Amino acid sequence: MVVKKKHNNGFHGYGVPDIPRGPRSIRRRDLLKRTIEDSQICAFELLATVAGKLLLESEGSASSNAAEGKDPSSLHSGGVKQEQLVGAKALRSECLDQGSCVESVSVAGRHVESILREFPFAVCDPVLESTSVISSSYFSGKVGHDLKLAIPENQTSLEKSSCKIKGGSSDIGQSCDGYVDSGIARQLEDEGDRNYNVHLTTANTSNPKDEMEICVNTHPLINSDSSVQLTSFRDSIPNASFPRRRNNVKVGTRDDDEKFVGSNLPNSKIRAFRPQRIGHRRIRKLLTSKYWKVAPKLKDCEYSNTNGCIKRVSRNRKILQTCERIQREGPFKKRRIFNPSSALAYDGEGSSESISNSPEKGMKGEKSGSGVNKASLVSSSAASHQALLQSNESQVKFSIKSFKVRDLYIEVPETSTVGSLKRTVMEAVTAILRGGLHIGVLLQGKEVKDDNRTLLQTGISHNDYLDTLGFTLEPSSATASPPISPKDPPVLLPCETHQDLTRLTVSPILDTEFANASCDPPPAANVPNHVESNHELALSPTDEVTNGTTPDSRALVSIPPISVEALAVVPLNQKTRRSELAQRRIRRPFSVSEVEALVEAVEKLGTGRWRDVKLRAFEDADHRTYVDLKDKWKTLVHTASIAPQQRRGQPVPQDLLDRVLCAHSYWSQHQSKLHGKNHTEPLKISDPQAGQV
DNA sequence: TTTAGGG
DNA sequence: CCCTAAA
Repeated sequence: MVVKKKHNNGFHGYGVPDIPRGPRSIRRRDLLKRTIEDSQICAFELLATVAGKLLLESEGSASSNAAEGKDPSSLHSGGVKQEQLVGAKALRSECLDQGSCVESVSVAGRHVESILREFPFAVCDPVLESTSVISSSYFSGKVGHDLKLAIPENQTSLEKSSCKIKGGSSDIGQSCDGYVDSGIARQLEDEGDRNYNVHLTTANTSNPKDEMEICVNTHPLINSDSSVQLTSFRDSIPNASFPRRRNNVKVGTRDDDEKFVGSNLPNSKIRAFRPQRIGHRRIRKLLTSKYWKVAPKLKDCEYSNTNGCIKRVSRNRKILQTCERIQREGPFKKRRIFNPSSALAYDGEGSSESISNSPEKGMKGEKSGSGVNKASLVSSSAASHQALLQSNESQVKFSIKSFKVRDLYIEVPETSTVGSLKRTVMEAVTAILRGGLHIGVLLQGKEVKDDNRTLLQTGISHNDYLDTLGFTLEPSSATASPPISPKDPPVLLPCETHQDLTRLTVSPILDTEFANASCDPPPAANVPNHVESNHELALSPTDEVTNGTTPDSRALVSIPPISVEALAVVPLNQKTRRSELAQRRIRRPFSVSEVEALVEAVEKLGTGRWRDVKLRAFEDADHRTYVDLKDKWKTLVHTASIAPQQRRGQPVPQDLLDRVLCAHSYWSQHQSKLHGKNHTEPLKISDPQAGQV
């Protein structure tokens, strides 16, 4: 009974307050941020101006894009900006053609935006080129970003956590804010920025497995910079209204196979701005569907559904058919993390090696300002941090190294421009990432459905379970993404039918959670200590190395591939997926209190009524099944039978073991006898402790 | 679904 | 913890 009470208190996390971090700190930050922003804004504007000029100058530079794309490394060098600008310009021109550009942007602002927005393409270029054939080629896209976050174990809802994640790195965030403030990119804000960088490679290898992976760093966030933490704090703020803005940290992250070398964004500022707004609702919607189809949002376009493919026709010119599908592969991968510390950190810079490689001097150089910011931020963060510590003893940190979007099927007319292709890809990827991903939290292969549970309650904070912590990313379901601007053309849908397939792994709960579009942040994973995951998710050694974090990060998530299969009317391998999904449950050692409750229940109920035992003593502990209790009892009996020296694991009080033996022997003798009466006949053995109940 | 056991 | 045969 005692136990039961405990459970009531401890297992229902409903009452748990959200992150204690107070609004005050937030405000401070904002102030701080503002200051910083102000200083940075100038830089942005400058950049914008330059970009604008470049754009004007280069008009038929479509080709230039390509050139630029080829040598990603160039980006790093001082010349980066220009190249990017050029690329941006080219892109932009395309956009204009198609009418997809955002109109509401001021001139300067617009340039910037386009640059930022398109930036990712630059990265892609190399690939595209290699893939010269645009039409119907498969690309595997990889999106990488790192994000780390830590949340208090007692943090109440998982959902919230995810929201928090959204927050971008402090640097970025600031810059973003600044941007916003300037009023340049409102849309961005609206749309929500994404931090993702997209890398595309022509990947023949279709490893279904990799489709979408998230890697989580196991290492303690400690590594992360203070600046990061700061960010986290913000993010952690309960009201996650701002979450939408994200930062990108690094662009080309670790790609194992990719030819692609990670290219870094030239400077953090840019990144910050980078409007990742891709995710238009429409797109989102599309994405939502099983097949993640994405149609670039163009104003002038008309959409029609064609079996899973959406056609977009631009009046002005081109017809693009885009079918993008992402296949998700079944299972997810997980990772665990370790440090208990504080808030979530978005690791913008450090993590990617690419950055380190080409530390864009520009970035860093420009960063002078940012550096300052950081410092200030840091200090503030530290303060907050302490506060946090007080309120929460232990926090769980999650770090998602990166995730990959595995296959993307893009089909466009031969006459479409490279730029449009890029855009399409970018949008698709972006949409996937941000357009509505549902995040599921898996523990030992099981979904944690109760959002109100704390990490502690769920076991996520336990080191033992961390290894089995996983996140699942699914495209949000159509239902999930409700808000659609009137403008948005209706999109898609044939796919919805298939949703079931898509989400094998996903639990409904997740969907709902994310349905609130408010949170689109990437999933985070966390874990405290160790690393033993079996999932071979993608490791991004590079990033880690750069970060200085441990190299063993593993991918957290993988999304089941939907694409081709999904399209196929026939569900191919549910089994396969399922099997993939199935994971061993996390190991959750019984605590002494649990053991006590178990013993007590068994003393009263006997050993043949595990269901009753469960109901009696562990009704509130979802993770304890009657089978588990039975098994535990089995082990307890065994443990009690062996010499103390041979016992392993957390020691169980001898008195409990004694009770175990007594109850065991008692029920062994009586089980056959009193059946009907058993339930009413508690252990009568002369066990002083038994009487305590 | 729940038990009971082996793996 | 998992998996399963049996009930």
